[in-house]
Amino acid sequence: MIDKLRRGKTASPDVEPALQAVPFLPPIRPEAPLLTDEQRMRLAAIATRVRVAPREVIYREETAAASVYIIAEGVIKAFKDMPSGRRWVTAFLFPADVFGLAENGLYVRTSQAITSALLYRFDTRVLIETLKSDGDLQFKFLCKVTHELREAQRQTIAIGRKDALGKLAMFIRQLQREPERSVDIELPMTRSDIASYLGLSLESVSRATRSLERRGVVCFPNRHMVRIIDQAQFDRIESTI
Amino acid sequence: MIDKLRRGKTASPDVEPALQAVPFLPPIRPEAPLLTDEQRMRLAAIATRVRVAPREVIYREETAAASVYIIAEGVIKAFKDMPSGRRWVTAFLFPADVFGLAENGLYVRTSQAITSALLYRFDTRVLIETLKSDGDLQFKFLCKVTHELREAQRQTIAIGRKDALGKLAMFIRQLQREPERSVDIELPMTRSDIASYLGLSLESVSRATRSLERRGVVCFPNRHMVRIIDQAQFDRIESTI
DNA sequence: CGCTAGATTGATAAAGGTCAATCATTGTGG
DNA sequence: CCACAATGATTGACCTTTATCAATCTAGCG
Repeated sequence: MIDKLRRGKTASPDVEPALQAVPFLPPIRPEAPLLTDEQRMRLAAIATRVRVAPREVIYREETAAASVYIIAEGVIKAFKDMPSGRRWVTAFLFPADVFGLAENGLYVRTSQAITSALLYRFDTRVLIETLKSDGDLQFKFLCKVTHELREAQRQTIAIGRKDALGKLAMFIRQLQREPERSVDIELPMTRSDIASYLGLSLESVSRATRSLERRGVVCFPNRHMVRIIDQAQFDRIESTI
Repeated sequence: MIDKLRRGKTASPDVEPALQAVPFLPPIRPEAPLLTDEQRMRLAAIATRVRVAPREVIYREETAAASVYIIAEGVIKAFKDMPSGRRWVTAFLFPADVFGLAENGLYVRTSQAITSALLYRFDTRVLIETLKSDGDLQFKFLCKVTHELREAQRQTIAIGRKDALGKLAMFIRQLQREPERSVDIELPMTRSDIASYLGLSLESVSRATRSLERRGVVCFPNRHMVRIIDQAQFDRIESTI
């Protein structure tokens, strides 16, 4: 059984839905997965496994929300198109993340697959009833959504910074956390996606990546992979705010 | 019984805890409060009412998290002090908002009263057990936290803008939503708080407020009150992004 | 092999940050 | 009751940074 799914990596095909979150209170065993095997099976019983292709739109904003999703494999982006034509990427979603939580029966953002992805799809009403009838399971969801709330607020801090270099470093750092601070980090999204996520122009993201590269802080084996060369300098740029 | 507490206004002294959120699915009666009277009483039974003075710190970041709070009256700010000495205000909290949800047993931010406030304080462990044993009540909390997650993502959009005028307009608009789009909006926080919330310098906030005033979009009867004069122009500034 | 979406680079201009001085408001103590 | 202190807000001058516009380059892919 795989406890922690690797971000963006392929999971074993028989894995049940997982949720990743830091709980309210310290767990007895820190490495324990959020969901128990029994809870995963209960969720699996009411879920449909859906495979989506890269670029495939899972749902569009302002449409009727019938389903909630948990990611098993792959990376999804959630975005909102503004009246001006500008696109706002509000989140990148990874394995063990939940998405599709509606507001008044309507989806708030459009969600689209970046890589090929495997999703667990839940009928919203069925999921709600299941959660209401199982306080422990629902509590896991509560932890998960709270976790995402904190992540959203951390993102806000990254976006509120004005220096492009620091924004980018903070973004890379957010992707670096799983698994435990490896030096190689996948960037499945395009530079343009990163720009609309960080509130920068595409050109600024490009200049910031080159700048980090020229300073010897990181290198890019290819466009969708970044390797941290000088962690100390990286940390200094990221935390100087 | 007061269903929707007015933001920042004084509530009747006998009101039970309330939660304000837009649910996942459209409610049968749209005006219904999130919590039933019975649920409020159940929460009241395990809560302590606490009165805090303006500027009083309710808890500090990185300290052990013993309690969760729901606001009955008043306005609270949550912030994080950065190593550089810069202060980051991550949220302003109003009546019917929850705060103090810990991460691994530690508070993530410092929370401080802006106005005098009345809080319902819950022992975290007791609240968790209560929620686990009452699926419907817990679901209300899940809706609430999800609601706050969406709000945080909306805030992110406001902060990602680069024009100070638009940021400020979006901020005022967020405060305007309750009660239903009145022209008079209270700004209990200082300009400096607004600046650290929006990722602007204090001077930029000041220039933006004066600019809105000079254009005849709004006026400030006093420093903690803004009145919208030209809603159409206001909306145009706020939504031009 | 050329096409195309994505990425890089350069020049220019607009916008907000920073520093510094001043003004306003509130609250306190004589 | 008034004066003064302290905090908060405003305004101006200058400077740094990023957006924008435009041209060019690169990597996949049919």
